[in-house]
Amino acid sequence: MNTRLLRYFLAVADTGSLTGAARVLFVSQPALTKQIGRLEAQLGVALFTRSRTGMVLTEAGQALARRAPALVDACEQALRETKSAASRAARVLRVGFIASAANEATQQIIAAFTDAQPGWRVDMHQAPWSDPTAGLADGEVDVALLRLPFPGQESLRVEVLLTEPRWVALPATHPLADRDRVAFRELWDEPFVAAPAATGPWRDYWLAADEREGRPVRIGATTDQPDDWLQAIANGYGVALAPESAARFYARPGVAYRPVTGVSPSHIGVAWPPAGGGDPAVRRFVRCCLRARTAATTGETREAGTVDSDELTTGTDSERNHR
Amino acid sequence: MNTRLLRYFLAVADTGSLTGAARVLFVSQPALTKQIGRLEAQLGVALFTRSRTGMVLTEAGQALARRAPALVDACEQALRETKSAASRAARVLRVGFIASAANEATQQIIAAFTDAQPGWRVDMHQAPWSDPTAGLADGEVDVALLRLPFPGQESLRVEVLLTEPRWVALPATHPLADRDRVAFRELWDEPFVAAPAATGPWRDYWLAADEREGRPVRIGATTDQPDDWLQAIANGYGVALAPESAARFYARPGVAYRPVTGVSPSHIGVAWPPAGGGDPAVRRFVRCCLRARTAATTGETREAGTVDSDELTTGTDSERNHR
DNA sequence: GCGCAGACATAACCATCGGTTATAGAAGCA
DNA sequence: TGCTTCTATAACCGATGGTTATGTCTGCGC
Repeated sequence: MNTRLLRYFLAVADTGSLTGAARVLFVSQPALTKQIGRLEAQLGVALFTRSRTGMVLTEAGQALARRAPALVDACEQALRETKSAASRAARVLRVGFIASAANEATQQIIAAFTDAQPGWRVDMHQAPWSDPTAGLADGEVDVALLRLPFPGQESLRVEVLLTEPRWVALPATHPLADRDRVAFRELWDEPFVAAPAATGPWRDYWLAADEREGRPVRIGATTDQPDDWLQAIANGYGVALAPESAARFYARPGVAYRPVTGVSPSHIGVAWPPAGGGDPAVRRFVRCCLRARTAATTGETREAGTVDSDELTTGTDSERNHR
Repeated sequence: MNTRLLRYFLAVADTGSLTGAARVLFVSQPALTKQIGRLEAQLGVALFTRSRTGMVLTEAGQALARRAPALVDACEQALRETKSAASRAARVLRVGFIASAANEATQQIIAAFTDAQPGWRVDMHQAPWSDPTAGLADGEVDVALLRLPFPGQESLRVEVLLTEPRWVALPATHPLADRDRVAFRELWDEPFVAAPAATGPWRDYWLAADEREGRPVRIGATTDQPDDWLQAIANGYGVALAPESAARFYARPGVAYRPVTGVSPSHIGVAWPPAGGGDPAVRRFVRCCLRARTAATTGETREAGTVDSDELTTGTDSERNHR
């Protein structure tokens, strides 16, 4: 028995159609036909009754459909645990992150962790936009530095570390690129460079879909990683919201970053699986993150008065913050 | 993920050796080497450390070894339930049996069941010796008529239906074939026709290994089904213990059945999975079995006085019982 | 020290599996 | 009738899972 077959089966059961399930699974319809046929042959049982309108579960199929999700989950959970045990045995903490991780605090967090946990190594795994949990959801990493909110956030432990305003990234030639600040409503009709559709709420968040007062979004391009994203913007395919820190971490000729008013700020958090709380290394890493937060926050609060006007003048943030 | 791989992995983990596990799994050692390698590659994790002396689990391997048995079981359980749901939906009760099932009571049981459960059909599945649970253990049947004791009996519900003495089946040319009765110790040095080694305690029971006072068993042949068994005995490869009813159900030229003293009797029982108690059809079938038991027992008790001497004269039992 | 035995790894080969594209059938619908 | 939309089938291809034969390393007995 094979979990792939079970996932195929569940997809067909859910969509009620081979053709539809094939689309969801990114395989061809004949492949699904064959695999479902094989599964039925293996079991010696008809799982679906075929009709022109689609595939409908038999009673046996319903029995399997009740069991299969738990099975698939249990398998994946076991594989996660195995990988996790391997990295723990090798004294490696796997940290997933998106784009610039926790910005300037990242170095500090990692340094604090390696101090606190001698003999351990940190493996940083950068994730594409298409995985907003940076591999945490599927157990590829033990802990992650993420942009909030992200899909699946409810089933993980999360602590907010940093908050920063969302700016807009524009083609340097864009008329708004000369402005000191941009009101979000001025961007409503602009084409946007978006994350892949599969990321759902995360994509919507970076399109600020909730803050458009119902105006539809124009998608100019879809990209899955920072370099593609910068390229798309520089090419003029569209604009995009980005954390203010992108101006420092992703400065690039042809791309301008400007403050935006009228959109909520972005949060960076540290996230870890509920079960990971038992792992001393994970706990220690989280503690290092929280210590960095207090440090950064007090720092930022102190700077806030002087920065606020500064930042709005644009341009030299990166020098100031890299001092 | 594939349960075959998990089973392979567990076999290697248990035996601590590829070569040994390959023997157990009836595959070649290179096949196992490749599969274990594939599993490790899929996980991106070393599960074993190789050494001259064999394979020893890494910490990751230990983590997987803890999880895997439950996974494999859960998968098999799900498949069992699916098949069971299919047969229930088709109003078919799958009944496994060994050799002559419940002897003359079988017909009566089935008739009573189909009366009590109108619209239902009974599918009888004869099993080879190599599966003393007649497919019950792996969910191929819903209920089974079995010879007791059998391996795995503890995890099933069992009710004894019939008890009959064990006789011996001999080549017709065997010196003891002329005797009215045989003492078991006279058979100690005879070669025996045995069930496959994989059946363990069941095979031992039919060799009466416990009643040899430590004398080793000589195995003349191993067979897996009634016809082979009869053939082996007729060919003179050995003798074998058999239920008295075999004289009626498996009478054959060249094979003689004689009563044996000094071995415990054989029991026939009805067995069903604990979960099957919830299935009305299974419950009904069991009830029919129990009703047949009381009928048969009273009948036998009444006949006992007249039969006892009769049976010891051998030979015509089959006529008498088929009247 | 030498050869042997035992255990894992590798090579070469073959059938089946899991996928593809192209196409056939059947049934609803304008 | 013809179009669309399902599922099923055919023909093909690379990867998988198995085989046998062989290599390589190591420990052991002499």
